[in-house]
Amino acid sequence: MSTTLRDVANAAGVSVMSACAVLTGGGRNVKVSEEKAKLIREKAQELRYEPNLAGRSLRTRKTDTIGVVFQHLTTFGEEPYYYQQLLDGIMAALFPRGYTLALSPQLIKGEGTIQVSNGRFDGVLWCCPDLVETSIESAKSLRLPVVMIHAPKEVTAGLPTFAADNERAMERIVNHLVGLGHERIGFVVKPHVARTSEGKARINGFLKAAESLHVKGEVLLWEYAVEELSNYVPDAAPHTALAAYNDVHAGHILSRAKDLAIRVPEDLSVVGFDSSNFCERTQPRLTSVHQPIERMAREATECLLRLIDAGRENLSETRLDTKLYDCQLDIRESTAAPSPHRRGT
Amino acid sequence: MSTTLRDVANAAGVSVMSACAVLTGGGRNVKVSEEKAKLIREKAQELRYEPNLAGRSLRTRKTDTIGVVFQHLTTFGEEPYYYQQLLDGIMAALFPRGYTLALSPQLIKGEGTIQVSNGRFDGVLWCCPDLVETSIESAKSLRLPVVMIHAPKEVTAGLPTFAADNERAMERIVNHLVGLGHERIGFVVKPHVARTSEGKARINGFLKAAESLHVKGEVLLWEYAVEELSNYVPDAAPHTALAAYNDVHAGHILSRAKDLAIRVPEDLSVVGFDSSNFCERTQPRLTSVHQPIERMAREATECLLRLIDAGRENLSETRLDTKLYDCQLDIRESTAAPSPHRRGT
DNA sequence: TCGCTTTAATGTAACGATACATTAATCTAT
DNA sequence: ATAGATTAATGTATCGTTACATTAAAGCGA
Repeated sequence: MSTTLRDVANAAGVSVMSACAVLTGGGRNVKVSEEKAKLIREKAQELRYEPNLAGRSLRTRKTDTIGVVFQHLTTFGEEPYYYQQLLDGIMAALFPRGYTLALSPQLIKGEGTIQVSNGRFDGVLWCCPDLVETSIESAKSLRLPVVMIHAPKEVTAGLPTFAADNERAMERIVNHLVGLGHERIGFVVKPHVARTSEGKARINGFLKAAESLHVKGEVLLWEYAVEELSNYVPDAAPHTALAAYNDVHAGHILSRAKDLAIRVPEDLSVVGFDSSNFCERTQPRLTSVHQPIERMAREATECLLRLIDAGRENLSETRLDTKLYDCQLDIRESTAAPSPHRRGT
Repeated sequence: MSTTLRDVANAAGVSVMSACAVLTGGGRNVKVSEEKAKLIREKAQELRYEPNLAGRSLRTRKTDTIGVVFQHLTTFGEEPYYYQQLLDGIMAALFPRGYTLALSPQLIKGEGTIQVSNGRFDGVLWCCPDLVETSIESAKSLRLPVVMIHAPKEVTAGLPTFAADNERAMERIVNHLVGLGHERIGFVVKPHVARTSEGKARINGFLKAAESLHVKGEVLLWEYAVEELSNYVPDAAPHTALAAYNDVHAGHILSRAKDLAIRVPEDLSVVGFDSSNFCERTQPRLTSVHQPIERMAREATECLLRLIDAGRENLSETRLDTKLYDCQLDIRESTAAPSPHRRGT
C-alpha cells in the first residue's frame, strides 16, 4: 500500500490536517510552526508520500485533467501533421499549468454524441473539423466547460470556438490561381468531406471565390479527379489547376500526375491544404495553405483554462471568446501559369 | 450539481446500494428484483446520472486510466509518424477495454525521472527510444505496473519490454547496400542520438555489420555529412551510400543532394528509417526500414493491461513478457548499385 | 488578574461510490 | 408446523483528502 497523509502525520506526530496544510500549501485557516512544518516535509519525503488524486478530486471537485474529443478512433493516420500540431499546441498550454490531457473512449463516439462521467475532466476540448450537428447538442449538454476547435462558428453558437477561416483560405487559393491565369479550377474532395461542416465551408468559399472572379470552379469527387487525370489530354483537360482538401491528398495527385507523365506545374497546377512540412519534401514542392493550428490549439486551450478558473470563482459570465484565424498561402513550386499554348482555350 | 447515486436511489425509493448494484452490474452479493431494477434504470436515465469517477476510484483503487511517458514535451514535432503510430497502437488496445490514455506533465520530466501521484493511473507505458539510465531507476521505483516500449532490453532488465531489433535492422540495411556493391557506407546521426540507448544500438549494429562484411562503415555526425555533400566530387566521395537515423533526416539529405545536383540513387544511395508513408512521397521514393510500431505499441499495451488485471487478482507472478520485433527493409528507389565508373575505386 | 485578541493547532464531517456484513421475508423439506 | 436455506434487499464503514468549525494555549494591555 502507498503512503497516505495519515501515515505522514503519525510519523511526524501531528494531526492529519496539519500535514495537509503543509504539504499542499492550502488550508488558509491552518497555521503550522516552521519547526513542525519542516518535520512534516521530512517525513513525507522519507515515506515517499504522493497525494492520492482520487481522494483529492472527490473532495475538491477538481481533476486537473481535460479531455480531448476526436471524432473517430483512428483519425490520426489520415492526417498526422494536423493532429501532431494540435496535440503539441494543447500540451504547450496545458502542461505548464499542471494539467493532464486525456484521450478517452468516452470522448470518441461514432455519431458525435459523447457521455462524460463526472469527476473525470474539468473541461473538454472538442476538436472536430468534421463536425456534425448532433455533436453540438452533445457538447452543449455536457455539464462542463467546452471549447470547440476547428468547427465553423455558425454551427457552434453559444460555445467558444477557435477555427480557421476556411472560406477566406479558399478565396486566397482561387485568387492566386486566377492571378496566374487559370480559368478552369477543380477542388478535389472525398465524399465524406462534403458532409462535414468544415468541408462545406471550404466548398462554399471555393465556389464563391470562383464566381466572384468569373472563372469556372468545380467541386470534383476524388474518383472523378483520378479519372480525369487518367484521360488527360494536354489541350483538352477540363481543369488546369486542382486544389486538394489536404496535403496528403495533394501528394497523391502529384504521384498520379508523375505516373501519367503529366508535368506539374507546367501542365497542371496543384495546391494543398495545411502547409505541413510534407510540402517541402514533395517534388515539386507543394503550394499550400498554412493554418496556424498549433497557435489555435494553444489559444483554445488557454480559453478553456480561463473558463475553468472562472467557474471556480463563480464569475459565471466570462465573455465568450471566439476567434477565426486567417490562413496564409505558402506559394511553392507546384503552381504556375498554365502553359501558353493552352492559355485562354 | 450533478446527479449522484443517492439522488437516483431516492427518486426510485430504494437504497443506495441497490441502485449501485443495478447501475454498475457489480455487487455480487446484492440482488434486486427485475421490477425495481427497471425503475432504477429509468430514474437514472431521467436524472441523467453519470457515475462520479473520483468517488469510484477512491473506493475501488482503479482509475481505468494509463499514463504514457515521453521524454520531452515537444517530441511530437520531430517524428510525427512515429508518435502517430505509437498513439494509434496504444489507443487500439486501450479503448475497447474502456481505458483512458493520459499525457501528463508528471510523465514528462527532463532527466527521465518522474513521480506519479497515487490514484491517477493504473499503469504506465514508458515510450522512450532515447532512454537514459536514470529513467530506468525511476520506472522501477513507481509502485505501478510499467511496460517499456522501444527501449533496448539489456537496459530495462526486470521490466517487460517491447522493442524493435535495431541491431538487426541496421544489419539488413548494410546487407542490402553491400549486396548492391557499396563498400563505403556512412550512417548519419545527430549528436544527441549517440547518447541514447536506441542510438547506441543502431550504431553498434551498423558497425558490427560493416565489419563482418569487410566494408568501410563510418558513423557521421550530421554536420560532417552536410559538409561532405557540399564538397561532393563524383569519383572521390568518401561514401557511396548514406543511411539516416530516420526518414525525416533522410528527406533532408535528399533535398540537399537535389540542391547540389547529386543524383540519387545514381551518385548516392540513401536509406531512411521508419518507412513512414513519407517514403512514398519523396523523389526518388525512399528505401527505409519498417518498424512495426503500431503492433508493438498495441502488444505492449495489452501486456500492461494483463499486468494490471493480474495485480488485481493477486496473481503476483505473471511471466515477464518481453519481445524484440524484427524489422523489414522496404526497398524503394533511393538505393541502387554505385555508378560503374566508381565501382571498386 | 481578567478579558481580549492572536497563534497554533486539532476534530469532525463531508465528497460519491462500493465492499462486507446483516436483516427481513419467502420458500423448501421433513 | 418448523428448522434451514434461499431471495431481496438494507446499513454501515471506508477509500484519502480537504473545508469548516472548534479548541487550547499564549500574549497583552489595563
